[in-house]
Amino acid sequence: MEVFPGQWASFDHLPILPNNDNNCVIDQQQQSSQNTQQQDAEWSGFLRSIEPEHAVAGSEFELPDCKPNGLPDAMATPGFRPFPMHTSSDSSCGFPAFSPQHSATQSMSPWQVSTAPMMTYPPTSNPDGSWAQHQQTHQHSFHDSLAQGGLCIQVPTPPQTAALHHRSNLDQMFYEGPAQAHFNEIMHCDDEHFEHSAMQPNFVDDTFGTDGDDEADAADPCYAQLLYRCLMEAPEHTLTLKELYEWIAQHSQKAKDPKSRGWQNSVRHNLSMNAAFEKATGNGTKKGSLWRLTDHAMRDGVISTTRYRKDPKRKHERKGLLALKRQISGARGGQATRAATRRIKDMHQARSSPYTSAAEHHRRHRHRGGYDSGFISPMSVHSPRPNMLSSGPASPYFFPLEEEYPMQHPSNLHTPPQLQLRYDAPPPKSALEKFELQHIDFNNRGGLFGDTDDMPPGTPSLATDASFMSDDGMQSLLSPAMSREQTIF
DNA sequence: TCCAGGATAAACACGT
DNA sequence: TACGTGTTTATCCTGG
Repeated sequence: MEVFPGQWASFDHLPILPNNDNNCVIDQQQQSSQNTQQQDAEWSGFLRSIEPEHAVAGSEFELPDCKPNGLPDAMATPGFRPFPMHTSSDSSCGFPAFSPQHSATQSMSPWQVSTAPMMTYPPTSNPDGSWAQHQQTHQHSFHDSLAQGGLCIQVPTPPQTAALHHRSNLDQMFYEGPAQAHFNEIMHCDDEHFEHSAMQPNFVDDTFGTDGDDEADAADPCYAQLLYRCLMEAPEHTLTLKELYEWIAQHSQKAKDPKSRGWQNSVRHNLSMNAAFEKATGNGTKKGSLWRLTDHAMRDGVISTTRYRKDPKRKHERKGLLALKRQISGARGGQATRAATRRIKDMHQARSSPYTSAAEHHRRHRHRGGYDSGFISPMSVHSPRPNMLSSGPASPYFFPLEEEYPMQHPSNLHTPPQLQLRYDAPPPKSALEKFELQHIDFNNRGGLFGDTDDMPPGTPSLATDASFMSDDGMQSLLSPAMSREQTIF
């Protein structure tokens, strides 16, 4: 496990400490010298991983802040947990200070433990939230801690880099569990750029925001990771969209140009498309604009937004008419975008080819198959030939009519008739209402799109991949071969 | 060269 | 009407 200065790191599997039933002295009669050497090597490696400068045989090393894994029940809430900050020089902090006095020839334990006040295990908390301290021998409590769950250690920040750090609420919180390691990965996703990375916790880089900082740009984490980190720090892992904007503007290079709104679009895109994030509703005035980290994400971290995953928990949101309308509108927007892009290409093509008009170019390509072989924009105003039908659907959203795409077609066989829709023109409002009333059975187990248990793999539907993820009935279809992307959650 | 991941642009509907 | 928000799709770029 790699750890970094200023970071809390959880060590669930620390090297074995010397036997200390009574004290911290190695019983040489019970342990072979080989074992001792192995322990020494393990501890040297461990120390080197958290403090290279002091991981030298014979040198003094003091573990700064450490605590047993496991928390008082009162603090055992998911996500961040309050944890008192201490300095390594504060002997009353309740954490053990280790002084490895290593000697290969020493018959006594290289690990001498002082007798400062120390927290018991399991730890208990005072009413004011502080950690209860008890006068106990270090070695007993510390060793028990190791036996029962390892330690969490704050790696010391070297003086030369300490100035680059400032303290935020992250320092007042402690996130524990498997996600901690992932969180650390996120925070330091690129080791090579760590020193200049905005992902470094509480990192303040004096080059931040300067022009031409290519290295910082290169280390700028992706939106999903930024959002993840932002929400991890947030109270209840929930923030408004505006707060997310502000945080990213502060902590990322992506919002270099405050006038540009493109990055905000990307933020919204990521929030919508990544299953690690969910809308938080029912929060009074902020309703509708709150975003929250899902439990899955808190536990397992965040993965690529391009996987277009959606948490099945959001299914209920998509069951509403509003969600359906949004989905349809989004699809139409996307398709219109595609048509617009093609028009632009057509224009360029027309300009470059004096003999071929854009319309003719489109007609030629329409019959050739391939990328834009058949799509007819749902928005007729965007389509050069709105009434021309194609040889095959380019989008799962749009299906040919039966006369052109008979039921014998393998895909059509599995497509419920009510889903064989096509927009040659934008459906009038009345048509949309009709569609909603007549074709959506919200009581069906399959959700919005009917009982999907009857729909075998590969069946096109009005739903996108993201919507598949929101559909219980489609969960069975989430094999790699059946979905464009696999859902990990 | 191909593919996956990430970023970005664009479009749309809805709400305020 | 303007703007913010949420959703979706397409495309470009980059690195493996």
